[in-house]
Amino acid sequence: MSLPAQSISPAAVTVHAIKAGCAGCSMHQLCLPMGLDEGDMERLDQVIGRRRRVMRDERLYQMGQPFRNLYAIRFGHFKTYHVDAAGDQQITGFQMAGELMGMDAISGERYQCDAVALEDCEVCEIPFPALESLFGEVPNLLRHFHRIMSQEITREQNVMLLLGNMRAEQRFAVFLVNLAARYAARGYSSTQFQLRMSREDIGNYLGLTIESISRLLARFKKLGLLHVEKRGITLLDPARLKAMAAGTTACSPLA
Amino acid sequence: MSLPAQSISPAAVTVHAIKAGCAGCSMHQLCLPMGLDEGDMERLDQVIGRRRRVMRDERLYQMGQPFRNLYAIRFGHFKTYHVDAAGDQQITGFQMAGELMGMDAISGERYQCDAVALEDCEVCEIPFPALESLFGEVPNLLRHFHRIMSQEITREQNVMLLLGNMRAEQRFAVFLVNLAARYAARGYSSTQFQLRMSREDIGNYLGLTIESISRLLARFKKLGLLHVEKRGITLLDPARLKAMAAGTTACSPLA
DNA sequence: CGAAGTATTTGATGTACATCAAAAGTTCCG
DNA sequence: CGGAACTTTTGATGTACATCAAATACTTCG
Repeated sequence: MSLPAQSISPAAVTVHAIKAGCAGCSMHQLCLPMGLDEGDMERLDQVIGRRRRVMRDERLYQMGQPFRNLYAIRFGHFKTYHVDAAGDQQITGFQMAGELMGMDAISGERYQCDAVALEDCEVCEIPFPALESLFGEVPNLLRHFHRIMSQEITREQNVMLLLGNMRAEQRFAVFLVNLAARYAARGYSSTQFQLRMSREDIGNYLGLTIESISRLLARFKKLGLLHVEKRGITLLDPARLKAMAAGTTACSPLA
Repeated sequence: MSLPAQSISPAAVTVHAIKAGCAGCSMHQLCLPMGLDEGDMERLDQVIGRRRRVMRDERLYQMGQPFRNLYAIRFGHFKTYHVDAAGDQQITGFQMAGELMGMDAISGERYQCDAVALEDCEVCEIPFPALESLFGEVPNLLRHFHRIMSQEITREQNVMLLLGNMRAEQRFAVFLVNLAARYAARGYSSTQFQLRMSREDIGNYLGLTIESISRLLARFKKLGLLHVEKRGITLLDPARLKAMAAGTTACSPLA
């Protein structure tokens, strides 16, 4: 059975592309082009719009705005969140390089959530109508696009699992293991990384309070699972963390 | 701002098709064909596979099975659920006539959850490769398919909102208002309907226990919001229920 | 640098909902 | 029909996590 880490985790495909690729190369190396040949690649390039820088805390798009583009992240991290009628937000995901944002806007032709940069970022605009017109000509591109959307559905189902069934400790373990896997897939260390989001954002995403996150970090530290230095995380016992994420281990009794 | 009810709710498009259509007509009237002309319709028909009856409690597909078909529900209700490593399930949705199941299986080429009939149902198998091959020829079909997938992403985001942010009372109100809206869209009463799923299933879906659901029903009854008769529900004050679902009303203080 | 603002930690207390338990109501089938 | 097996309700108790509160970092920038 797959670990929650893997299932919540992102586009394996994206990931392949990145692994195979380089850091500074043009956008088409990232999200969409799995298995395209040279010619197709070129056509995709012509469709992909301008690059755009997004500063920390800047909003890439906002709920209700008319949908024109998908956005592929070139570098940097984003968060996306919904705001409900009562005004409180729920973060629906954290996105990193190579991932695609805005797919929830296709159906209503308006963005359904806000996307905010957690640090200075660069994205590629992908005008959706142009992309659509390419689908007829490049079946591989279409197939890959469907995989990405499907994967997003699966990711969200796994978050539902997390929010509906898991206790705080397991949620947080899943979160960390998932991050680790995504960094590993990108060629970064899976045991040492910086949290790009605040404790508050983590809490919001996991359906917990900032205080709970803080206490969980303290607990995990005491259990020898990790080392924390501000937003820097070092995973000291990934195996045990994975076991916690999988729900294999019972909840640590106070410890 | 849209009510949670609307946002969690299903394919508006599906719904249009159903509204415009009839009950006993062939599958192509249901999920996919929004805005197709006669000729396209015929082509779609040739792609759509056999009908299949699914008895109550029977599994339509199971996690891990190789993905071959999407399924469009002709009549009856389904539930879909994930099972995690520890063995407990999380219901990810309840599906009804006109809705499409299996989109989460596209990316991994295996079904990511189980689909079980809540009553005797009939579905249409839609072999995905055949559907894919049609996309190139019928752009409207493709566009509509993207809308449906996108809508599923949005629906799930709204469940995340529900599980992450809302208290029990609001969750349950959202659940009822959402059901009401979906029945209304299908031409059924939005104030009187049968719950097709057990209290336990509702609880599981909403991240609550069966006891909590039972108490919520009792509470809502006492508040004059609804009438319950076994699984039959009559909404007596839809407006107030919607307000609760939207989070406009504060939590009822014991009452 | 140093003050003001923000993010994080830590502790004390509260509560919404879970869990446990048992009764009452339904459905299933021989 | 009638008893077994579920399902649902209702009540008593427990607990994981929220909330409140205040101290301690860390960051920002005049």
